Amino acid sequence: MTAEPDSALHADAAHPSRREQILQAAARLFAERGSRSVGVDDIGAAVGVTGPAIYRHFAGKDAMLAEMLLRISERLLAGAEQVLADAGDDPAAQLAGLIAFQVDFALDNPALITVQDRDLGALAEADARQVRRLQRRYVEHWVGVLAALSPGSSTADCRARAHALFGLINSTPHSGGRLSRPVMQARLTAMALAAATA
Amino acid sequence: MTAEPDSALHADAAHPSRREQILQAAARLFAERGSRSVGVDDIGAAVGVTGPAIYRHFAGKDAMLAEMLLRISERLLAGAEQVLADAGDDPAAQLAGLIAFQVDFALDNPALITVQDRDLGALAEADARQVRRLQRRYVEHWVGVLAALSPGSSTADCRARAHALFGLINSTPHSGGRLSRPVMQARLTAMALAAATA
DNA sequence: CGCGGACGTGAACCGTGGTTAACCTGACGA
DNA sequence: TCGTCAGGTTAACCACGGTTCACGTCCGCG
Repeated sequence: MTAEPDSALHADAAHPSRREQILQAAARLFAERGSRSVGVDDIGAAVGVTGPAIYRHFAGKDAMLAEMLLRISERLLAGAEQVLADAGDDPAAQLAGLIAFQVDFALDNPALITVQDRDLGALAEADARQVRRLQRRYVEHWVGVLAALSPGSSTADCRARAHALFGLINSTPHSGGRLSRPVMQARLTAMALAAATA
Repeated sequence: MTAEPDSALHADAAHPSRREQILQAAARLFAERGSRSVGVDDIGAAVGVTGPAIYRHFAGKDAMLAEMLLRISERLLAGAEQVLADAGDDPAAQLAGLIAFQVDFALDNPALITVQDRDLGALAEADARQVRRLQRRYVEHWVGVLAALSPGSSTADCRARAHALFGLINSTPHSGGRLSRPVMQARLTAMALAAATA
């Protein structure tokens, strides 16, 4: 409580605004129990306020979930496009970049990974459609790279392979985390690379 | 209504009792929307009865979920032990057997796979503990085989690798299923083998 | 026959939880 | 100093959904 939240515009990592605190706490709780099992009172308590205080910052519980999932999808898509731009025209380098990016994201944000693929169905249809559109674009970037690396494969085949790689990399939240981060990072990267070129 | 997928719950596939019909319909609905989002009325409607009729067959909604998850865990564990017994003492053959078994199960029962790792948290603590015990024994069989194949690896490392392989193989429900079953089977098997020996 | 048990139904009960309402406070800026 | 506004609080409202109840029906079996 010592530091002033002063301007609430920036997402300062050291002193996040109350709104950001709520989103982060909600993400953690949603990941642990599922969005339907978490009450607004729980979310409020996690940041030291009562339940209804949430409504000063969000239109409702579903709006929180929608913003959460939209942000995740946007960050992933933007990250992938940045990676592809940086990697030049070499498909092998692009694949390595995408894998490294996804591994980093999954290790840094296990809760978001969990929520993203568990609670998409809890969104209103309009929001769900928009999230799926972003996810689809993200997947298609992977599909393009995989197709460039294996000209004989169909698009559907590449898509299945991409989903399998996501499953592999996103297994992090289930792995208990008894391994140090660099070791885990190396393991997942190696396995994903081996699986991708199988 | 013949030859339904996710038949692992059936005691009698030809003429499933009403009780089995309910379990199967519930599994499908739980996988689609999450157990908290599907009502007893929905489950009843899926088998042509009203909601309260469920209570002639189950103590309640949570009892249905508990039985569902217990059966899945038991079936997986029994299958793994059968595979290991059949494969003899060759770790490579054992790994191939485990992978083939998990791939088959995931392709045959996508709904059960989804429910198992999404709705475990919705169980009462006593039931959850029992399911986790079974799951742990299943995982440990994989860990043992992986450890035998790579003597330099720690147990924690082998466990992380096992979870990554599960994530890869269990990606099936997310892959839309636009690929024929034998093609998908071959793809997942090849990727899992490559990732396991990375 | 007629009785009992298996199986269903519609109506009612009621706890849970999202949302709203009414009110309070402390920090400014004019 | 006062008005305003951001941000909280408690109490109340209300819909939803799991569960129970009282009752009906269809059989198989003595």
